[in-house]
Amino acid sequence: MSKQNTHSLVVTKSTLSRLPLYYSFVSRLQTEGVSHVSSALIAQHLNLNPVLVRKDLAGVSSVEGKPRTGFEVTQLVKDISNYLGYNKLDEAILVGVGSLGRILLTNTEFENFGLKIVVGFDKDTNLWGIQLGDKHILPMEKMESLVQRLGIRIGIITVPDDQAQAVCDQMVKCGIKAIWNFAFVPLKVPENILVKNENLPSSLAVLSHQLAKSMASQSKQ
Amino acid sequence: MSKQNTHSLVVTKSTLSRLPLYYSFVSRLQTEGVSHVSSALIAQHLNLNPVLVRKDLAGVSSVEGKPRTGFEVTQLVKDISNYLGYNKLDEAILVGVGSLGRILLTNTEFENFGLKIVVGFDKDTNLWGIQLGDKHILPMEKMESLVQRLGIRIGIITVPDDQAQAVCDQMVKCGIKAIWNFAFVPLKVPENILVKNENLPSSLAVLSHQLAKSMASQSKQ
DNA sequence: TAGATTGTTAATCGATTAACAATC
DNA sequence: TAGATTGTTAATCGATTAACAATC
Repeated sequence: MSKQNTHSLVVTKSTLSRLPLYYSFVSRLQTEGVSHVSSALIAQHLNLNPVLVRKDLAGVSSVEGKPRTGFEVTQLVKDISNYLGYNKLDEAILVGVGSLGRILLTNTEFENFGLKIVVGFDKDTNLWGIQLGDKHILPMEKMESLVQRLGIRIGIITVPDDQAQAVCDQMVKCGIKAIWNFAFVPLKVPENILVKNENLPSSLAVLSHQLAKSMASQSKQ
Repeated sequence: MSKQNTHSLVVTKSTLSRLPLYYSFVSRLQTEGVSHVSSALIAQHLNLNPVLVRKDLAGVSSVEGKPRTGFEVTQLVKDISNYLGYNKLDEAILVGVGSLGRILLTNTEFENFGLKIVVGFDKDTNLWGIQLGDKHILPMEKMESLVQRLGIRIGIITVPDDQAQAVCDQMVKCGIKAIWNFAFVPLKVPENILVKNENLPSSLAVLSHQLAKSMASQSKQ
């Protein structure tokens, strides 16, 4: 009997960001033929608290873990995959076919994580009509009709910083609902539009500051 | 009189990740010749709470903001830049000169954020000796002597997932203290080594799940 | 049975926001 | 002066961890 997931409320943003890590580890166990896994093992592998892992899994697993034996690996892989929508692909467009855009466009890896980038857009006329992998590059003017025809809701921005807002505006006008932004600028969007920023300078600031602190504390002793 | 920054404790990880955003906005104001800025304006631009901005700035600014006039732009740029170490470059090595590695290696943008990647390593013999921008590519065996000679403490991992742990181990052996990891695998490191993971699947999970939720709630009405 | 492991309730911790007095 | 804006203290919110009873 599959458990009714009544409290899906407990799956927060931070839980959500850990789920792909669980998925990756547990599906590796699956290919290795391991049948069960405990929260303690997952936690140890990902450097997390076992209680946290159990709470996270409680929110997505259709079956409870069993005392003494832990979680059934095959079921867990299915449940996480299901929860994250890894089985049904979300389609996306990408705008800005520079070096980063090319990587994202040609890397089919994302299809394992539920995202299929179907086409790239660029304002550079030289790129129009060419193919990267099996992805076509189209002029910006084609965006609206394509997005509407395919009902695409996700847009990826990989243009230079100073063009990001204009591209964002165009995406919103075309009907895009969620934007994955690789430019280092805050985007202004209407309330109902989602934005996820990928901010390397922010990551770097955290890392290098931690480093400076740890060096200081070590030289102090 | 410069304020003694006694409570630098208040600068948390999340504050740290917002500082580059403040910096980017405020230094743009500076180039535009704006002399003062209020926490409200910064907050509005970045979609944050003004109180949060004031608290963040209190932790890094050498001078208090003035009621009615706000913060002096030039001073603020200096202070944030100083706090984040954007004036003195941290040197780093990069391992894995694939498509992503190339981008990071050739993008001098990071030097504005205090990081200078000095050299790339790869196990592919065809890459040895070539230059990308002004960065040489060296064989892995040269890592230890170079890291030690230059006293480098930051390593960037851009190899395929299944090689990341081995590269990480080698970095640690060479004396690297902080690792910026672009592979989607958890790295095992000794206690005193810092790791910052750049996890696209985690970001994606958050975005696409929010999207699914928002679509569901809209169709419900 | 005994003990490993679960799920849940309560406590703690940390970050954000609200309230407000101070002041240019 | 009046009012915009600051910095700080207290309240709230959210996420993690500790404690513990339940159970295979």
